[in-house]
Amino acid sequence: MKNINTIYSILVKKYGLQNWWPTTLEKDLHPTYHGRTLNDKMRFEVVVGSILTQNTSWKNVEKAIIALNKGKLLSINGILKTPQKKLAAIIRSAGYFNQKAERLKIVASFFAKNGFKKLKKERIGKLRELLLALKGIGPETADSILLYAFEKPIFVIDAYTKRMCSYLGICKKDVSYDELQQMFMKKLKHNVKFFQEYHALIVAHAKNHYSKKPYHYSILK
DNA sequence: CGCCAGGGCCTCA
DNA sequence: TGAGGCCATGGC
Repeated sequence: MKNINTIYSILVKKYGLQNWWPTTLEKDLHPTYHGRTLNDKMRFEVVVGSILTQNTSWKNVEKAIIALNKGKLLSINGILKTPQKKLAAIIRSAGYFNQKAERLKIVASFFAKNGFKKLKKERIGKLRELLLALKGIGPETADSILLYAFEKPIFVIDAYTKRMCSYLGICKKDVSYDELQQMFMKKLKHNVKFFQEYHALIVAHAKNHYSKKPYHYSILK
């Protein structure tokens, strides 16, 4: 059985760097961004994406983000000033639009009150607590925001990660989020870019090899 | 037609 | 604390 460092090497060799967030934003919205420094507008766009992509394909999310941008609403104030009903209509393609419109409102007011600059100085544990306290932000969304928007070294677990690990016999099928996260973080070097890429690679691999049962992660066995 | 997507909340044991 | 229902569009 391969360990999780080896699995990373195999995946990156096969799929290459993913440069996930803000991928779409880089291409369509931020032509000058080259993966170096995020400004607060980009950070907020990552937050929006993390909400919209909950249990939803990224394709559908992209449409919603582009629609928001087209309406000049892809910002904290843009979200705040837009009636929730109207917001829901704009993000329709992302599904669960009523829930997600409410969630966008909630995170927007949170970041309006607590600026990114101030929040970025918080320790990671404290910041994670603050995010988890928001309605609509669970562990995966919180960790995605921490890793991709705040660039904090935390490993994101998702359904794919869990399925892959249990399939490979690395963890139990009913392993908890925190348990699996601890396992990754205990065995991996704590590095933001590395964590960002690893999570994205798991998703990339799952998309190609893991849409339907029976699962075959053959290259990883 | 059914199944799934870069989840999380609520309810009920 | 965990299982199950619910939210909803779009791709295949």
